[in-house]
This record gives sequence, structure tokens and C-alpha cells, in this order.
Amino acid sequence: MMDTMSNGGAGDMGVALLSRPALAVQVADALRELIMEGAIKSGEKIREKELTERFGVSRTPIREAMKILASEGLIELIPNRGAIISERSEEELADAFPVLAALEALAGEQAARRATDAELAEIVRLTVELRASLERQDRPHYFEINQAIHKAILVASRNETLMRSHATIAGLVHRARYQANLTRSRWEQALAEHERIAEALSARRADEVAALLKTHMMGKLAAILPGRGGPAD
Amino acid sequence: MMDTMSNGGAGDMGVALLSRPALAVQVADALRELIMEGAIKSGEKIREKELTERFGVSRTPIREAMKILASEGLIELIPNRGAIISERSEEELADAFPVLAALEALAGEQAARRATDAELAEIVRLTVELRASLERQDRPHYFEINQAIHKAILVASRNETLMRSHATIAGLVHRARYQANLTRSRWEQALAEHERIAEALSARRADEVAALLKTHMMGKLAAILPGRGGPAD
DNA sequence: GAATTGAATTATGAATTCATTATTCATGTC
DNA sequence: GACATGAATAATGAATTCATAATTCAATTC
Repeated sequence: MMDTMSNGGAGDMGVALLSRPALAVQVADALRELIMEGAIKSGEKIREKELTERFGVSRTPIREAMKILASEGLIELIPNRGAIISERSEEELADAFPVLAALEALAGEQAARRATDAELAEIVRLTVELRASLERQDRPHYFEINQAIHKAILVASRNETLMRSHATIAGLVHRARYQANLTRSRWEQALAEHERIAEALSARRADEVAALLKTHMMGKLAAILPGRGGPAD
Repeated sequence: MMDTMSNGGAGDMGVALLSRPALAVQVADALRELIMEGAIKSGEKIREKELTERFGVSRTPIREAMKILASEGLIELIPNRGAIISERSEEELADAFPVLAALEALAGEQAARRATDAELAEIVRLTVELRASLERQDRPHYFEINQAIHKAILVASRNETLMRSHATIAGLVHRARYQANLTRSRWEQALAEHERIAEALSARRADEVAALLKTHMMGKLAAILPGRGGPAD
């Protein structure tokens, strides 16, 4: 027992001696990871006992972790009947994406005003790398760099509250959905949008960055749910 | 014991026979209420034992509730040292408001497209009432109607995810701050903005509603934190 | 043979207990 | 008299135990 997450001695990991996060938080992070990576399928029932065995801790921190994830909307808690991974209906996806788009637009707007020159240069560099990965047809790498760019914009916005909100919504729209439905033409279009975003960011044209990011995100939705993501929705 | 929140017999309240929310959720709601109403001051330390006595339940549901509130950012959990009500620094307020503005702008945009005619009529009616309360110099009533309008727009957006995100951020920027710093001229200006919003909504001019709401919210920030809320950030 | 009822099992909800970490206060030393 | 060290106290973190609700399965009846 106590295999996966030792909370015992002080010199366990060599790092994090000062104020280790509570077990419940560690469990929540681990579970979130599992859910977002799709290791636990949507609609699946979560039994506390299984998690107890998987993580090697008692039910108490597990239950606390479930409360956290439930408040984020990642799982659904049914009284006396345990938790299930929330199914994301098409409707919920169609709801979540505009919110994500609005948050990213704001991130871009604030990043255009607040980012350091070095941060902007890094985003430009990543965008160049993005084109390279498209030309190599390297989807996993494209995907990775794409994530990094969006993350960099968030960070450059210097808005902690914004980052938290974004992380929550992004968690709902988990990434499995992203990679699918990426046709070559959509791929090219997305890259062109990214290049315009990088350019507008470099010129610190805040409003334009915001508009471009919003369009970009809604384009993603349209690629995922054809017929629902149009700008007129 | 078991005074405030009885979870015992089935016929206790007559209502809610089917799947009563777990105690932890009830505690979380009650605590959230207390914090948002300012009954517990910012920066104050929360002792689990006090809450145990106040609510008449054991520490377990209390601790689960605290995890929920912490994940919402309402309180801060320090390992082995309990929780404190998060102080909102001016910086955090200045961060949170643009997020709130972006979310309300999206709500307005979607409401303009999705609201029923009846919902739009109700928002117009509330706006008329808003003017009446200004003319009566009835601040509490103005404040109440104001809240109702923003809520109505959120509901009319028909976006559950958006409503949840908004509620979380709105919780951070709790209402005590609102009522202060409302000069007569700012009051008049805010009302004028509300009337333009109602008009644009009625005409279903989505983009205009979004822009107006964003400006309106940033104006609120400027009234609260002079010198930080300008459109140029 | 199908359906319904009730007992047994299993899982969750909450309380209690145990362990560990902070904090506080007193004592001793410089 | 001030600071440091250590013991006592109190609070949190997690495990265990107890209670209650739901599910399952078998037996009985129609």
C-alpha cells in the first residue's frame, strides 16, 4: 500500500519539501489527467473502491478529489449513486466553444498589450515551427505546438483569473476531439489564421488579435461539428 | 445536534424527497452565500471546528465543501494551516473584471440571437424599472434590478457553460464592492448604457449588444478602481 | 415462464479516530 | 531583558468505522 502516492517521510522525492499539496489535490490532478487524456471513457461509472486501489490511498481524499472535479463539471455526482464522467453532448460542446473563444480573444487582447517583446518573439517562433510541422505532415507535433502557442498567449495575458477560467473550460472540451476532423484544407486555413494572429500580436494590435482568435476558435468548432459552428449561430 | 441541516428521516421537509443533495454541497452553498454576502470578512481564517458547530455536521462534509470553494477560488487552502477567505487584491479585481466583461459580452451576443420575444420584452421592462429606481434614488432597488437584468441576459443566452463560468467569476468579485463609489454621474451613465443595451437587444443586433456590455462592465471597473479600468487598460 | 417482492450484497454518505504538522507558551540562556 | 529552544496544545490530513441507500439476485406467485 501507499505505492503510488507516498505521503509519509519527508525525504521522499527530494523536492517539494515545503508544503506538499494535500493528497486530495494530487488525486484530483491525476484523475483530471486521466479523464482529459481519455484513459477513462465518457459515460463510464467511477467506483471509489477502484480509485482507492489504483492510487493506494483511502476513500477520504478520493471523495474530496471527486468533489473538486464535480465542481469543475468534469464529472457528475449523483447522490448515493456515485460519479460518472460527464458526457459532452454536441450541444454542450457547441456551448463551450464560444466561451473558450471569448476567453482566448480576451487573452489575445491583453497579451497584445502586456506581453514582453521576448514573449512575442517566442510566439512568432512557435508559429514558424507550426508551419514546419504542417509541411512535414507531422500532426502530433503540429498539435503540440498549437497547444503551446495558445498557452503562451494565455501566459502573456498576465491574467491569473483568465487562465483559471480557460483551463476549466478547456478541460470540458477535452483534446481527443481536436485531432479528429482535421482535413487538409482546414489545416491550411488554421495555420494561416495562426500566422495572422502572430503578426497582429507582434504589432500589438489588440482588437485585431481578439477578433482573429475568436474566429480561429469558432473555426475549430465548425471543423468538429459541421453545421453548428457558423458565425451566425 | 443536527439542528441546521437535518439529513435524517425522509419526511423532514415534505419536499425534495428524491435525491437530496449531499450535505457537503449544502454546506458549500451556505458557505458561499456567507462569503458573498460579506458575513465572513476577507482575509479571515476559517476554522473547521467553528463551521462544525455552526452547521451542526461533522468535519467530513465541511472539508469536502472547502475543497469545492477552494477550486472556485473563493477560499485559499494552505496545507496543514487551514483556509482563509481569499483577499481580492486590486490587481485580482482588475484581472477578473475583463473576464466578466468578456463573458457578459458573449452572453449578450448569444441572447440577441436566441432569446424569445418574451424574454426580450422582460429585459426592456426591467430596464424601464431601472430608470424608475434611479429617479426615486432607490439604490437598493436599482441594485436589485440591475442584477436581475444581467441575470436575465445570461439566462437568455441559453448557454449553461457560460452561466457556470460567469457565476464563478462573479463570485470572486463579490457584490459588496458594487454599491460603493457610485457617483450620480456614473449612475446616470450606467443607466444610459443599460437603455442602449436593451434597445440593441430588442433589435437583436448581436455584435452591438456584445460591445455595449463589454464597455458597460469595464465602466463598472473604472468606477470601482479609478485609474485602472480604462479601455486602454 | 415472466414478473414482482424481499433479502443479501455492495456502494456511498457521514462520523469518528488516529497521526502529523503548526502554533503557542514557558523556561532557560546569553 | 530579549531571543532561542522545547514541551504542550490545537488544528488539519487521512484512515477507519458506522449508517443508509441502491442494486442485484433469488424465490415465490400469477
